[in-house]
Amino acid sequence: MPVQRADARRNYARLLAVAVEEVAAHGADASLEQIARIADVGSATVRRHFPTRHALLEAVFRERVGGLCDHARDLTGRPDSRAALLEWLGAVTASAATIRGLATALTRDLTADPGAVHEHCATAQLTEAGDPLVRRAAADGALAPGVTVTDVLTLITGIALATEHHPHPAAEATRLLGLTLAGISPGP
Amino acid sequence: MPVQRADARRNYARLLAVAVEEVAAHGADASLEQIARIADVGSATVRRHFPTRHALLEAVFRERVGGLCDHARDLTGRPDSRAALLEWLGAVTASAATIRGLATALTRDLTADPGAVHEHCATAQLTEAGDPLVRRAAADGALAPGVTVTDVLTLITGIALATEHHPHPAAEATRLLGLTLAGISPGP
DNA sequence: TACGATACGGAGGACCCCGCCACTTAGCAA
DNA sequence: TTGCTAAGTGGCGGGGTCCTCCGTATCGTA
Repeated sequence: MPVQRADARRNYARLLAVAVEEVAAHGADASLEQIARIADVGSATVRRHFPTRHALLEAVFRERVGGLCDHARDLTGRPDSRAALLEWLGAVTASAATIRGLATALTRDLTADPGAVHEHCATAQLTEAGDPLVRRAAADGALAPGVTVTDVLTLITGIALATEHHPHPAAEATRLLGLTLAGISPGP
Repeated sequence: MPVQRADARRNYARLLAVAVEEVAAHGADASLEQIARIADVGSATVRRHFPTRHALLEAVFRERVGGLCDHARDLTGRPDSRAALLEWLGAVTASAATIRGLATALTRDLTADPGAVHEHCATAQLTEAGDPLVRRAAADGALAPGVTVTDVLTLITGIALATEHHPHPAAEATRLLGLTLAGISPGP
């Protein structure tokens, strides 16, 4: 396809900026109509740039997710593989618990049928970026056997979802992450 | 207030039966309008019996939640407090992961402002019923220090939410519960 | 400048939640 | 049995969202 027209690019940028604010304010089910209104754009234009709500969320969180991925890559060199992993998981948890809608968006694409999941979807990116950290920690015996990146990401999004309406989501989520890491009932 | 009129009771029963099916089919955000239509009742009648969506979910899950509470009470006598707790947590997880909308309903009232939370809301019931099990296990040293009933319930609902769209929710949720209990990275 | 493809916005349909209000009907009392 | 009364009901209208279609304005180029 040929390059996008200038006005289209302009509108996209405006929409994305508005979407970021609206999602921050109202979470994953912010009104698309409202976003169109604020951006002073027809509602059809929103749908044109973001065919699904999920596509919009994906775009909204792209930067943040990218940041988390970079963080993971920065950590792969660390000597202490366990500490590196824990730091990353802490960062992911803090983001998921703080940024409204992010956890919802992540669960939604953990759910989507595997065929439709694109390489560049948020979960796929996080999975790919976090995989080395997890593997290395596992190899060093710092992880329970059988635990995958997907497992830890699922648990983290779960924690974020369950603490979404807590007075202090980030603090609570971090505490629960700690419990999950250490084990609630480590056994005999 | 005087006793409910007979037709009101009839309508309530019909509505509840329909609601159970609709929620099972469409999850926590089944259409109230649709429920009214199927029950052959005006939409205002639905709202009269269930002022909020949450009230309806509460009613829909009452039996199930009651069952889980009974289960907890049955287990309090068990000699092995850890095994008792684990059995109960397994049961709660299975229910939360299997019954559509239940996990959502539970998070919603973990969230609600404490003033509005009634004694008989689902979370409160589960908390109360599970508390003895948790305390006993904690006293026997079978639980990490500082873990409360609320913590385990929050983690379980989180797991249920995050696995809601998985091909085999119950199996996956149970597996993740296992990881959470044992600890993902039990440390040195 | 003129043209064709691209992108736009608004209208309209379908659905939903919600509050209001006039009407029906169950249940009590005479 | 017959009224009476208030609890209970249903439908309508308003406001909101999502989504699709189609005529039109705009951009980029020939």
